[in-house]
Amino acid sequence: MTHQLAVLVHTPVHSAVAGTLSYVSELPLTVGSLVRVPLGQRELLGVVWDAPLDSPAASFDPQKLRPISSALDGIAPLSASWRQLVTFAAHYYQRSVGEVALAALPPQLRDLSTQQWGRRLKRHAKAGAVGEPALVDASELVALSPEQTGAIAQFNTNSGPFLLFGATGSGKTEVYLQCVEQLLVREPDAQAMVMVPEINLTPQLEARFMARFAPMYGDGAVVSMHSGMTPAQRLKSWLAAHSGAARIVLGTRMAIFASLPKLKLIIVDEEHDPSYKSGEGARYSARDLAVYRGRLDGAKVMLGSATPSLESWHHSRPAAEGGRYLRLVMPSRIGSITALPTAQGDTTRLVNDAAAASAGLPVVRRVDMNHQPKHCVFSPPLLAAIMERIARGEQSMVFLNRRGYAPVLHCADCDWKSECPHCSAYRVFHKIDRTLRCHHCGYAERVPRACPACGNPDIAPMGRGTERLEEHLAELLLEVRRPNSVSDQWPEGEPVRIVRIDADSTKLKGELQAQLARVHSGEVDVLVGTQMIAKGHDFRRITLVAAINPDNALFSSDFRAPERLFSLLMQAAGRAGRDADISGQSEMWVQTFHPQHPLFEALKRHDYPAFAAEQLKEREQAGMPPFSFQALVRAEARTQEVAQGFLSAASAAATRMAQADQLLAHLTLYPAVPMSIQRVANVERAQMLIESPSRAALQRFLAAWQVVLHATRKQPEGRGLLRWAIDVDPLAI
DNA sequence: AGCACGCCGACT
DNA sequence: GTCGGCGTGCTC
Repeated sequence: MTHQLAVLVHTPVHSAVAGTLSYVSELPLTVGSLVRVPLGQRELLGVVWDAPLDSPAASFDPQKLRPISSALDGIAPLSASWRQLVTFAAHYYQRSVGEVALAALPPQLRDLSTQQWGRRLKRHAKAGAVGEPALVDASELVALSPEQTGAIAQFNTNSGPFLLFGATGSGKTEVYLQCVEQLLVREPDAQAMVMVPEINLTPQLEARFMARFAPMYGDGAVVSMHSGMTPAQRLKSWLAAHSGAARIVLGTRMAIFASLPKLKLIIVDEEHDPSYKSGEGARYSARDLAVYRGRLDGAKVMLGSATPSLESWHHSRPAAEGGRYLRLVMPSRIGSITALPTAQGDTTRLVNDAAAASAGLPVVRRVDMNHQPKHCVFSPPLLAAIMERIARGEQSMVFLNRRGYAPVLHCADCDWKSECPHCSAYRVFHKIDRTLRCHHCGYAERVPRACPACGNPDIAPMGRGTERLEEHLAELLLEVRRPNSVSDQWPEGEPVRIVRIDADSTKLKGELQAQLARVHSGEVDVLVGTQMIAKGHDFRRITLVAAINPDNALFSSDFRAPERLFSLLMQAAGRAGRDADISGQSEMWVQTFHPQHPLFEALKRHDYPAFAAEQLKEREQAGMPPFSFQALVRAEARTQEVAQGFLSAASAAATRMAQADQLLAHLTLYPAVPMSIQRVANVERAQMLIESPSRAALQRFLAAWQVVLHATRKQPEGRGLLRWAIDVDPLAI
């Protein structure tokens, strides 16, 4: 008796083999089983699916069906809810189900041959069953703040989703730990997932969860999932989660697709972080999928941030106004002199410096650069403040969101600039290795001795990046000496020590940890860096944080730029003085030509709610997210004409679709335009925005239009097109 | 997406 | 004479 199976393999949306493929098998196989199947000359990993998806499968001659090669036994079938998650994500982000499903599985599962898999199974069986959970009472008493206690109590008595709105240092991680702990104690087989935006942040989170839970549940109870792991590690973690042996899964956005049969809690830390949005393949938002998955699996979802995304903030407005998330508020830093009253709506406003200091938050100082010496990088008062910190044996952090020495090299004689020959961007001058490097395509050359255009030897850097900032600061502090008795460890009377941390200084493995260790040990007086240092890492001794030049984002064409800037500055401010005994005196400095800008006004008061309210008002008036829904179609070709022509043709064809009137009634299709960086690595890029006040209308349109886009590619207008892709809910426009 | 087959330029 | 460019077509 042979059984016919619908099998999902890794194939793109419109490649004649989209949807499921049909195979035959001697044995009946449960839906969700993993199999290996022949496809053409290859053998691929596949997942047995419920029913044939809408595909040409129906028309395929049943006599020609090939048998599956093998089934991966010893591995439980993927659950219905996992399959539903994958199906939803594929539809929502306009990709094929096969692509999303197979990309969600660990790569080694795809690569291992049947024999290798068999060997691995045997090895694993021999390793034997995991021991019983030790009955250790590890519930060491952690003193919780009243705010933490309140948040946990609300979490326990409501179903969520929750938005944990907690200031940096208010103890969000402890809340996560408590919620996870209570869940695991209450339900002996429940699993929890905790997501962080970046790989860099997983080690410290892992350490914290290991310390708390390994004594109770064993080392194997906590696993990580991120792209920095080896294929073997990834497979191991995935299997542990899939079998239920792992109780806690920590990971980056990819973890949202992990198979966790007993998932009961999903925590998304720093939920506003753009890293949760995938930039390739299915451009999914792991944060948004977390909310969907929570509903699907009956798991509670908690999003946490000190500066939530405006989307999540809007969703957490009072239920009476239509909010769907429950907002949990923790405005004060742990160990601050007085905790602020919580709850009662948005009572998180700090009216003055005294209030900020009492909540343990740094005082924000704006330096009006209009009243400072022309072209100075460090205003005299900021420099004085840094020197004061050095004299006191405290650390400062200087923050500039631009790496390299100078963003462009310039010839004053002929106006030559260091343009990248392959991109519409300037190559950045890196003094350290004397190169001009394009940050978009990676093209690098030695710095020319003279202007390549006119021979003038006097070419000069324009603007500044972290390298130059570090150099400049070193010159300014040349005469300064470290005070006596800073610490026993580091000699007195020595020159000031500056360390720079950015993507360039931490390229080598382990270098970031090493440099952070130098800061923690007190060896370093001033830390210079990009946004890398603003995120996550705890610096206990820093009492001054300075943003050198944050004004660019105030007037960006990207409507989300202010949101990102505010979040970044709040996070940077959060680096200052996390130790309770010094937090009262710590300061956040902002150098700006627009000190009265509402963004900085709100920052000064640590008043995210006020900032969010104003931004949301603007967005509502302009009909922008979260009051509308967007999708972007991007096209790449050798020439801008082809890229734009393809989009224009597809746009025109949309009006000729069946039910066009109905679909287009609630939509705005904007004209195709070049992307802000028009050319990268000699490829011209264009994009087109589609907007609708209705998410459902946008979805219906995209599903129908996708067919048109594929057809357009076959038309003369699609000639020469290299790639195109739909980005639903894009973050950058 | 892979991977084949297939037809035109610069190298051993 | 071959190696190799990427255009077109097929995969249950």
